[in-house]
Amino acid sequence: MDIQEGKAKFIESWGKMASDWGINRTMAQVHALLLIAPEALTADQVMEELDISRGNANMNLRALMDWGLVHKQLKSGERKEFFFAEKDMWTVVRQIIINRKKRELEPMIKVLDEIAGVEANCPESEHFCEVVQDIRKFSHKANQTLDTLIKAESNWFTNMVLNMVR
Amino acid sequence: MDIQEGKAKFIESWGKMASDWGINRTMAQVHALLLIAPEALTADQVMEELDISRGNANMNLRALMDWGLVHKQLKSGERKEFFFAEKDMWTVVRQIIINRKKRELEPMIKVLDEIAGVEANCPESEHFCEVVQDIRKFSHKANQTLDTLIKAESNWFTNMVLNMVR
DNA sequence: CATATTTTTCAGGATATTCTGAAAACAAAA
DNA sequence: TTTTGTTTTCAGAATATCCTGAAAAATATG
Repeated sequence: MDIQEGKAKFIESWGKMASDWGINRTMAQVHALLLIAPEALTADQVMEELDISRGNANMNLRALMDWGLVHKQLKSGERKEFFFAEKDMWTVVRQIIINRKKRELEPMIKVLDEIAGVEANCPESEHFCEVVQDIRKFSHKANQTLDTLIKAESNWFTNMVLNMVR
Repeated sequence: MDIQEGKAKFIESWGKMASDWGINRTMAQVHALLLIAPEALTADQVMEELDISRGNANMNLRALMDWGLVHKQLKSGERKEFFFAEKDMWTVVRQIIINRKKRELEPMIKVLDEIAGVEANCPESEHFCEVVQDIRKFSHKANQTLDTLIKAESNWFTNMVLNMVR
């Protein structure tokens, strides 16, 4: 396998996986492209490589910066902006956890806390409250674990893995 | 808050969260409905409660059974099939991990393993191989961890959480 | 076997998401 | 200030995803 084929496969696969996880496919492909680029790229280079429009490139580069996965680099003497990806996998995963936790888990927990106020006064509502309480407790625990995980050292995950596997 | 409002909020919220995670919104709503139902429901009841078509209900009930989150119950003397959801949160999460791992993580790992064969003979390909190797190692570790997690007792997660938080 | 009931399928329609490209806004250089 | 180069915006087009409903298949009952 040569480098071109490898790059194409990686970008395609990264995009496929991301879209399975509810993340825009093109956004993930831009991310993949920047991950494997040895140097920071301009928006034009991204457009060129992935064959996408200027608007699309701009939108997804901004989204990636919102997620904290891509950063701008300003080169002196150059008008254009350059973009590069965070390459450390632990940092990448951590950023994703931070974002998804805030955008998805926490709103769900808020709703569960509200719902916990339903009075259990019939078989249906009793069962309802029971299930909601279980999920609520589980979610709170997961949320705390993720907080700890986020604050942990970059080798936390690796250490945990080694401890579990051995 | 009364039981009807609570149910509606829960179903809506569960569906919203799922769609953020790349899971069909209606599938998650059917799942939510069955989670809070004290008894197994028929396809007709699901159609009625969520105001969806027969085809849609059937499709999503089958998908939920594929995921191992919902099961059929056959009542003697009844022609219709009844459906109920697995209620233990640990089992629910485990089933989701099993499925997503197989459908998404493992194919990605397969591609990464293939790509690892690219020869590093120029700055670009060297950097490419380096990044791919990092992701590959990380993914293999994650995969092993998930295997261990899947085999673990139902209180593994809870125990881990407690250990981390305290 | 014939009939009644229930489940499954799937083509076409509805909806949601993503993308394009040109214009506007912005910013540096002349 | 004007010109030139760059980024951002966004309405409409393109695409992907999901849903419907009726017909076909499957299954039970008389």
